[in-house]
Amino acid sequence: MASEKIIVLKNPSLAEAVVAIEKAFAHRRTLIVAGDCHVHYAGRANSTLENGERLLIIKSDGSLLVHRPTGYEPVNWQPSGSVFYVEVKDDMLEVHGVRQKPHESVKVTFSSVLMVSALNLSDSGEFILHASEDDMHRAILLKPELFEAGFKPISWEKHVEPGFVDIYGEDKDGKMVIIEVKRRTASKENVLQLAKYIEPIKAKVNREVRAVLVAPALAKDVGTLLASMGLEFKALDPKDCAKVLKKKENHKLEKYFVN
Amino acid sequence: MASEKIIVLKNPSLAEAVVAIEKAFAHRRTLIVAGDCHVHYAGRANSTLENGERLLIIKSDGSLLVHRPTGYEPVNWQPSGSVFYVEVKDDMLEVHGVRQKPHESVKVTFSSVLMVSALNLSDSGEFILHASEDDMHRAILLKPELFEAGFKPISWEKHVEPGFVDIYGEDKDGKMVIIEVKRRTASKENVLQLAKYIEPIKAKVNREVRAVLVAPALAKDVGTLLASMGLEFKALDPKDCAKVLKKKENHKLEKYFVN
DNA sequence: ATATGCATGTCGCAC
DNA sequence: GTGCGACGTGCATAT
Repeated sequence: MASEKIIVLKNPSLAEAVVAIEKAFAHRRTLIVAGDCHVHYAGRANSTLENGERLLIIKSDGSLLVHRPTGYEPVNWQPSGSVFYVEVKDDMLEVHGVRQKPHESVKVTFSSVLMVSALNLSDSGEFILHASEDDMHRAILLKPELFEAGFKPISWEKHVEPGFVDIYGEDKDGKMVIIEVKRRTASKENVLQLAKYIEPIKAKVNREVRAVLVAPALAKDVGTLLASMGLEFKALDPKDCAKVLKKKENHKLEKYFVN
Repeated sequence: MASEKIIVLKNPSLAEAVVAIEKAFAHRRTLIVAGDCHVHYAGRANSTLENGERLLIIKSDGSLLVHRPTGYEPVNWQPSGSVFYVEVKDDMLEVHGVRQKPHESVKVTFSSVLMVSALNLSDSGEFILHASEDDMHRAILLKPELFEAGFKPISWEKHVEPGFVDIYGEDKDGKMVIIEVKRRTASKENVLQLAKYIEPIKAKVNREVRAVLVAPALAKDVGTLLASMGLEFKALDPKDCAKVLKKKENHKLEKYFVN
């Protein structure tokens, strides 16, 4: 029945499978197909995957995943918003998924099907993630001593050519401070990025500017590069920032600063 | 039986589910559990996901995925190499996944299980992807006129502080050319990346250097930035590069160039 | 709609 | 092991 919460077919014929898949599409079920298949993808790039046993998952929002029996990442996929159809052709079960913008298509061709499952999943649970780079920004703005005693934030996410400065403010001596925040070990790339940003600022503002990279750590050989460019580093762990935010329940920044 | 290719339980009790899951772990099956659950993650960041119906997938290489009924991406996950165990606690079925380096853990707590499936998947099919940035490199090296008439590639992936140059060579006038290749519309970042690479080269080599960004297109306002830094742009589509490579079956670069 | 930058990014490859 | 850059990156946000 279409209203069932779960439909599972074990070792169905291709004809049986195609009916179950069409029903899953019609009733917007979460579809799982396991079986021997090959896959073709054409779009921004092209790919082929020779025969083997995989999972095909198609969700009701139009996302598609092909998972091999190993690996975190899908070998082929289609983001949500794709449209699908299924057909039997030359004794094979073909599942087609197409999306526009960019135009891309995935075709999964099953020679045999181990299992078809159509699930009616209901999920409205809230997802909350802590310790992002944004959390680090907020923590520094709310508790500037996390960065440095006497630091006074002035603004954040400020647009300056050629990009954005994460946070800027003044230190205890009134010196201008530009802060670039990274939630992971900072790399050479990050140092160069910061260097690029401060050059135009130094040129524009006619006073001393401190540029500080804030991150949990510095990549191995980056310290000397950083120093040679006149930049500073301040160690700060995203987890410690998350703790600060937990204490202060409401952390709407608009209340504290004018951007 | 443990040797079965597929085991599927529909609406199992938690006790039945836990037995099936343990068997799946023991026999290195691809495991799918559908049911009402909440999820906690702690590691580089932290997250909580309140109750709802999802798919839990655990592969035999130790990767874990929690998929909501919408979205291409898993809401929680663990890359391959994690280790798992399952237990019933307080009338809930808990699946724990832990990895080291970095230390991270995911706990999926089911209050009810809709389906448990353990699949013995066999997959050795080859996966081939065309039209990568690497394909573009190879195409230019094999058919330099794709870049420019008279271009003579000399080397590629050459290490120069502070990074790598994709391709370098000489143009028809013997002028040195540095090429940075991108498979997508080139952004401001890409321009800055190229700029930072050529600066030290210009300083070192005591002759004129052309720096060219090769990509299918340039982002809107990047053209002026590019020009102001004395860089060039050459439009090239990764798909056209892929075509060149298909014509020449064997494209081992070692035969043509010394790196 | 396009551009820009973050991500629990993951992954592969070179050192 | 660490660093570094690509990825069919996806994704949200700001313009």
